[in-house]
Amino acid sequence: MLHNKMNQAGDKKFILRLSKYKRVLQQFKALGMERVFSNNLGDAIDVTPTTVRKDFAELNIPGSKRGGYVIDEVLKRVNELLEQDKPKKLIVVGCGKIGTALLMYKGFEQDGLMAVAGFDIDPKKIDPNATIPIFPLEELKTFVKKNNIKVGIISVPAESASRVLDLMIEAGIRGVLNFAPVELKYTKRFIAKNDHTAGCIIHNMHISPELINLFFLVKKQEE
Amino acid sequence: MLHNKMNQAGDKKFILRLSKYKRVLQQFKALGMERVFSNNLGDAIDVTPTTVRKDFAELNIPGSKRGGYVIDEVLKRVNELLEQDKPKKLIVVGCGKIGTALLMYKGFEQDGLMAVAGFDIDPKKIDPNATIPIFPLEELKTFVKKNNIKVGIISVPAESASRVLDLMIEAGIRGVLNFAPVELKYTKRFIAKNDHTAGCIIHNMHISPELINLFFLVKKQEE
DNA sequence: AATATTTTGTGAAATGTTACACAATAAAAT
DNA sequence: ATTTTATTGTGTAACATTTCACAAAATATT
Ligand SMILES: NC(=O)c1ccc[n+]([C@@H]2O[C@H](COP(=O)([O-])OP(=O)(O)OC[C@H]3O[C@@H](n4cnc5c(N)ncnc54)[C@H](O)[C@@H]3O)[C@@H](O)[C@H]2O)c1
Ligand SMILES: NC(=O)c1ccc[n+]([C@@H]2O[C@H](COP(=O)([O-])OP(=O)(O)OC[C@H]3O[C@@H](n4cnc5c(N)ncnc54)[C@H](O)[C@@H]3O)[C@@H](O)[C@H]2O)c1
Repeated sequence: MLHNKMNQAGDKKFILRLSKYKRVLQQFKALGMERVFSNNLGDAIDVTPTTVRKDFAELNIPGSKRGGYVIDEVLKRVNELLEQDKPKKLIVVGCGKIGTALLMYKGFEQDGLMAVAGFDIDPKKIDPNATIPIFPLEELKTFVKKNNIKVGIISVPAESASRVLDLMIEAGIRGVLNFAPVELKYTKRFIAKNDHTAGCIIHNMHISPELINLFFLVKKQEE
Repeated sequence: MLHNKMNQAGDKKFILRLSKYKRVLQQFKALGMERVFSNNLGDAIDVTPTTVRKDFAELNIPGSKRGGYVIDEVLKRVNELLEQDKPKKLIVVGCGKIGTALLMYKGFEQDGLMAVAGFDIDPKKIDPNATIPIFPLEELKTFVKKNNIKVGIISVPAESASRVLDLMIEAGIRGVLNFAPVELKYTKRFIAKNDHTAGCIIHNMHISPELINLFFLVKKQEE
């Protein structure tokens, strides 16, 4: 289906761009547009037009030499690849400030995402009857297996993150977005005996380093 | 000071790694360690030992051939470069769910960061007497100039993001971390007449695309 | 119908990043 | 003292990604 781009890591950046194209194209479409040029799109997601064309070539999306790309065609192909049609169910472990913000985030829907449950160890946080229920951590495994959840967010304090990750993987989670300020990664340590567990992909979302980076760059630009 | 690494963009990834080294080294130090090896550090922040050594070479941090690197020396040099000593003051514009989580985030302190004020247009959010005060948006410019703030977070709805960015830049903000699901970027449009405004560096933190990416990778791994 | 213009599509070059491989050497062991 | 071992430091290679440059083709203009 996809050739060279799809290497070991699955080419994170490429997929990231696809989901950005998608969002922008939906907006363009809502504005009544039917076609786009690589430079419009490039401007919108901040890459060069060549990158856009290369990406589309990768996806076998044909453009016409002076009419650009048909938005619907691109969206169709992108959705196909991202399987954006079915809602992508995810859970949130650690329903504190940032966990709750994510759990309740209205914007997920537009991106085909759906937070279906939260988990916490603090009894005060538990609320199984809320629109998006919050369960005690003990029920994680059952819930994940029963509902066939594959992706989850970690928003617990740093010191619990690694332990929570183990639990999640054991429960069957295969993709994790981590907000705790530790570099989580998948290791096989805990599946010594019964190794039918597949790997788990972990992406770390670190906010402080991003800010520190900004301060650095700003400083540098000033000098 | 730094040579080749410091190209146009200031090498985002390199600086990102530095702030991760810092965090990990602080932890190691707290554990009583005095020295580290490139492979320990590499494991901790998930890069190869070679990358660590190359980074340290870049910073002129000497290691000893069998004793590794002295943690204090590394920290000193890293802090020097990041100017990590003085607290980095930032503001948050848009004090909704995610904005408030950030504004109140305790963890910033450990990273030398300090959220000093929030801004919002909703009168209900305003609270100038809180520990971390929230002011009406109109006061942004005065506050930023008076307190010499250079970095800010955008956590307003997507449709306001671009407008808010303009305001922030006009006020004097030079670095922005954007959580709204639009690809913000610096353009000169609004400084047509009076062009003493320096540029503004904008980093976009997009959560949905990261999750979509995870779903994609998980799916791909399963097949 | 002829010409000019715009935009795609892509090979090749440039750039940037990470990893390999190994000599140099400091520390430890014998 | 000598040998072994572990680890840094780095030139080079491998890989990945982005950009350049331009031919090809579709549309627009004259
Ligand atoms: N708040 C922010 O803006 C922000 C920014 C960057 C990073 N982070 C990181 O995100 C994480 C959460 O931050 P927060 O501000 O929401 O903290 P918080 O204290 O508000 O929330 C943490 C939640 O996790 C729960 N919890 C603790 N241990 C748990 C466990 N083992 N299993 C399940 N739940 C558990 C707690 O009961 C609490 O509800 C932290 O690691 C923090 O460093 C937060
Ligand atoms: N909540 C999440 O987990 C999450 C996740 C990803 C992205 N985001 C994005 O972050 C942004 C904020 O999300 P949220 O969930 O906190 O929304 P929210 O509605 O809770 O908060 C938005 C806040 O911005 C304020 N605001 C609106 N216009 C403003 C303006 N012009 N100037 C100043 N303040 C203004 C509102 O009064 C409100 O307090 C949105 O763009 C959202 O898409 C949120």
